[in-house]
Amino acid sequence: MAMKTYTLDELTDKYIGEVGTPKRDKFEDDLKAELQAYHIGEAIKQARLAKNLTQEQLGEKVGVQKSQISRLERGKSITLSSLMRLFSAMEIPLALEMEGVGKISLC
Amino acid sequence: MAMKTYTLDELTDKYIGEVGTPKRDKFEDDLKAELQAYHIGEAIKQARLAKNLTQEQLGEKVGVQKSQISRLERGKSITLSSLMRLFSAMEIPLALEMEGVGKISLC
DNA sequence: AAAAAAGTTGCGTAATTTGGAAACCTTGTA
DNA sequence: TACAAGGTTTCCAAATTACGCAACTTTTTT
Repeated sequence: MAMKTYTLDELTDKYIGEVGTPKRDKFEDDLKAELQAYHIGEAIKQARLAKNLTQEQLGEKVGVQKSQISRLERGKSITLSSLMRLFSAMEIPLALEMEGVGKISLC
Repeated sequence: MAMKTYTLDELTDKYIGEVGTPKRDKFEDDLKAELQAYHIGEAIKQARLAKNLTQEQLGEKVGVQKSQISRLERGKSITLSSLMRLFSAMEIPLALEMEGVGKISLC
C-alpha cells in the first residue's frame, strides 16, 4: 500500500499549527530561544576552558557549586545577572551590542 | 562640639563590612548589577524610541501589557529570553560579545 | 582495570522574574 | 482647568531560575 511521506514542515503545520497562528509562533520562539540558550551555554564553557578552569574551580570563584555551573552551561535560559557574575569572575569582558543603539559592557 | 566627618567609604566599611568580606562583596556585586540593569533598561527604551513606539505599542508586538514593558525598562534584572523577545519584536539585531570567545547574535 | 577527577542529573526549596489588572502620576494640549 | 496619552507602580499569582546536596555517569590518569 502506498503511504504518503510527510515533511517535517507539513507535520509541524498539522500538529502544531500553521505559521502565523499564536500556537505556532510560540513554538517557533521557544525553539529559537532553546537554540540560543545552547549557544550561550557553549560560550560559557568556551570561556571557562580558555581560562583553564574546571566547573568546580569556576564555582569557587563565583561562589556556587559545580553542579550549578554545569546547569548554567547547559541551561535553557539565564539571567543577565548570572551571566555577568560568571564572566566577571573569569575576568572576561562581556558586552551587549544593540544595532543602532550602542554597546553596553556588562563587565 | 567637634564631630568627625565620615566619608561614604568609611561608612560602608563600618556598616556593611570591609572590602573582601562576603557581605561587602555581595553588596558591591549587587550595586554593580543594579547599575547595569539601569543601563540595559535605558537601552531598551532607546531602542523603542528609535522605532517610534510607545510602551503600549511595543507591548502589543511582544504580547504583553505596557506595564510589563515599563518594568523591563526599569527593572532590576532581566532574562536573556525576555531581552531577546523584545529586540526580536522590534527587529533590532542584538548580540552578545565575549572577549576572546566570540560574538553570539541573539536575534 | 581501578581510582580519581570532571561533569551531569534528580529532588526539593528559595529567590527572582514574568505578567495582568487597575489605580495612579506626568506631561502635553485643547 | 479638564482631558487624554504615555508611563509608573501596587498587589498578587504563576512561571522560571538559582542553588545545595547527593547520587550517578563519563572522561582521564595512574
